[in-house]
Amino acid sequence: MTLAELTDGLNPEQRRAVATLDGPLLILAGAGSGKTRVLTRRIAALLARGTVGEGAFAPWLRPWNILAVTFTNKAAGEMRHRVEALVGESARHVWVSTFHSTCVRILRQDIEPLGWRRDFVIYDDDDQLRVIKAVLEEFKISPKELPPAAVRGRIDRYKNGLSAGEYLARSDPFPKLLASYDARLKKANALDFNDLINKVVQLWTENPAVLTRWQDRWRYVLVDEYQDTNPAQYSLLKLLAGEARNLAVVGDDDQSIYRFRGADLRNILEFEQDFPGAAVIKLEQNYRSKGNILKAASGVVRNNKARKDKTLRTEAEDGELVKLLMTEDDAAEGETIVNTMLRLGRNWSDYAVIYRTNALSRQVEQVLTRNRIPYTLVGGRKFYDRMEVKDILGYLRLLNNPDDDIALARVVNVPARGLGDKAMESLRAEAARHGTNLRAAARALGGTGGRAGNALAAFSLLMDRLEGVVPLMPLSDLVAYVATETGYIAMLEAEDTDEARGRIENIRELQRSAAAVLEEPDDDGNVPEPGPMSLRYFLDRATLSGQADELPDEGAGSVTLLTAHLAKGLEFPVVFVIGMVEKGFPHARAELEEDIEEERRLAYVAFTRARERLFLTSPRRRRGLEGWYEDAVLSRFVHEIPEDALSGREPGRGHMPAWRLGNLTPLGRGTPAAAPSRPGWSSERPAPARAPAPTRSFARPAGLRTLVPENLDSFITGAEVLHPSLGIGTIQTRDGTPGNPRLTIHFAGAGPRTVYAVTAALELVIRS
DNA sequence: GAAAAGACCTTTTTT
DNA sequence: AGGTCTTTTC
Repeated sequence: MTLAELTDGLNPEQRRAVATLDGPLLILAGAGSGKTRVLTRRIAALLARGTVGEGAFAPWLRPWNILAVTFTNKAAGEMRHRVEALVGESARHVWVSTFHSTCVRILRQDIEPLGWRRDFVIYDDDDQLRVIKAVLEEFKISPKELPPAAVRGRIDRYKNGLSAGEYLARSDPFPKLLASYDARLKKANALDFNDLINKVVQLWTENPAVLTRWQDRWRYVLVDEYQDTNPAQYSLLKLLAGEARNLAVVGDDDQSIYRFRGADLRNILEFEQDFPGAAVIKLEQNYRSKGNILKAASGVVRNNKARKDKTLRTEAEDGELVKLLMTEDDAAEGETIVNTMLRLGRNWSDYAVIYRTNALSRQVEQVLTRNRIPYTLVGGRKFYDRMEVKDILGYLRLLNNPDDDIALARVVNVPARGLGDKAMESLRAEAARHGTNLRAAARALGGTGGRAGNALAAFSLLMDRLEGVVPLMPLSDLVAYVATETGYIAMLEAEDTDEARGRIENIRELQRSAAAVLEEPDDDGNVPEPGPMSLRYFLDRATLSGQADELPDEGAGSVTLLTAHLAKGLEFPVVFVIGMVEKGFPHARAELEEDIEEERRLAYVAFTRARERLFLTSPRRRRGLEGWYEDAVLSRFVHEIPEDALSGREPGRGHMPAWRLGNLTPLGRGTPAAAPSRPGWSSERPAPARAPAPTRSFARPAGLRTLVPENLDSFITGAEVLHPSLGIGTIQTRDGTPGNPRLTIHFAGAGPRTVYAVTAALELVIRS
């Protein structure tokens, strides 16, 4: 294929991006500007230039000299696929992969100078937590005063190079915790996610000869989603690019949404300083969305300060206005969405529902289920995170690496083998005494007789037997063999519940994905042989697979539900963004100006997923932290949408209700103040159109007026309340703490009961 | 040692 | 409200 053919049908900027092959290049690609198209054609253009004849390549630009890095396996797979479709066979040798997989590949070959063995294992965040818990125990710090998740956050920040300015108090235990954490990983021959990147940087920095070898292999480097790179990834790219500087990065500063994970916007904003003489190309022509959608999204993101100036333009017509749908409460958002979908009457797969936090998916799911609308929930609990899958993988990990103490601790008593805390304690003591791993300790104690001794002997024998089988079996058979021989399947069968049957099914699914490993070539085109190699390859994949990798197939015929983060890079004809309220989107934890700007970029990403129609929903009130309703305030991002692109917003006001619950306090003593009568408020919410809400077992008396106070102080002695299942009652006593009052209530139907106001979902009855 | 009941914490986003 | 981890009970 010639360059002319490859740039056919592209606009001038795209053409330039495809044809600029040497030296540093920054492509600023706005949402929907044909970024992937440009990237794939650019790879094809490199291949074309390196081809000197049928299957013959110039020695300075062979297919395997090209590296393309993405953030998700899904994106990598798609790009590989598209390049292959474009140029055929020779694309197979181009290395298209994620940052993490690429680093695993490098380290599998070259990690030894750093003191790890080449068969190292990768610890995911769950493993991290287990290690941290052990560390905290070592230093006698209770997880209450120092939550393991907080330690993990700090370790991650440190490893991402973000904690340089962090104040270290003299008494701060963090350095010793980190040291112990790292020592434990090293002992288990393990690396965590951040190590994968950092160790490559360290390796290359300390061993220039190794770096030169990789620079020689990858002479042309392309990076997708460059705005999401963190400092470690930046260092890695800078090293790899070396003096040749054939580094092309594609990104959009307006779509940088991974600051919390260490992404540094400066990487893209300062690319030109970092690589002097870099060519910069802006792709500002949007081919995805109708005009009004673009107007809305641009209007929002324009309010950010930290951004490169740019304006997306489109030749598409304006289309329908972006529509704001106000609903009574968050439960009604789902109903409204479904009604709108039914009214539009399109294919289910045309619709996507996008939300800020995973928790919001639930209510939408409920309504979809009730209406028998097929949907696919992306993310949430990913497949490899499921307990039974992790258990079986735990056995496989232990077979792969006897030093993996975390894996042993996970599986040693699943199914139950009489090896509880006591046994684990002596196991750890034995291991510490001889400086061995738990696996060896189990073998040693297995000869000592006694209850635990016999159980350990049996476990050791089992593991020995499984180990012997590893080289003999194809991977999928091994998975099945492990699941059966360990008694895991029998344990689930004995449970005889739907849940257990589902778990068995998941293990079968794991087996199927293991079978696929044997058919699928890896990045270098090799199909792994049965035995330890394929096992390790399989475990790597299981650990590195992410949530974005399990997107629904196009033809699935179902509505897609996903977070704004997972939606990046995708597009749908009709998009609903739900929960457009302050403290929801933007999220409550976004306080700093930089945080808000990131939220704004996230909103921009969410909006620009839509091709034809964009709906925003916003509840007037929503459930607060403990089941309480609180007033919701329309998201500032909705206010930032230009008025001529939006319909549904009442001019002049937000959507604050005419009277606010907050005005009720302070209440007089004795009986609750009478609330202004106002139909359509909490008491007269229309019942759901179809099935009655299953949670409420008490039939609410018709015409009863209640309100949900935002303040627990409203529940005073003598007040009349409505409980969701116990009905109407009067508060007799109130004690407990001010923040967590305990009430005894005399219910008309159920008699006296004691409840905590925080959790009981009580409403105040209003008698006027 | 395992099942049942209870405290407790959670919710930001993820390779 | 709901799930997870911890404590209690058999």
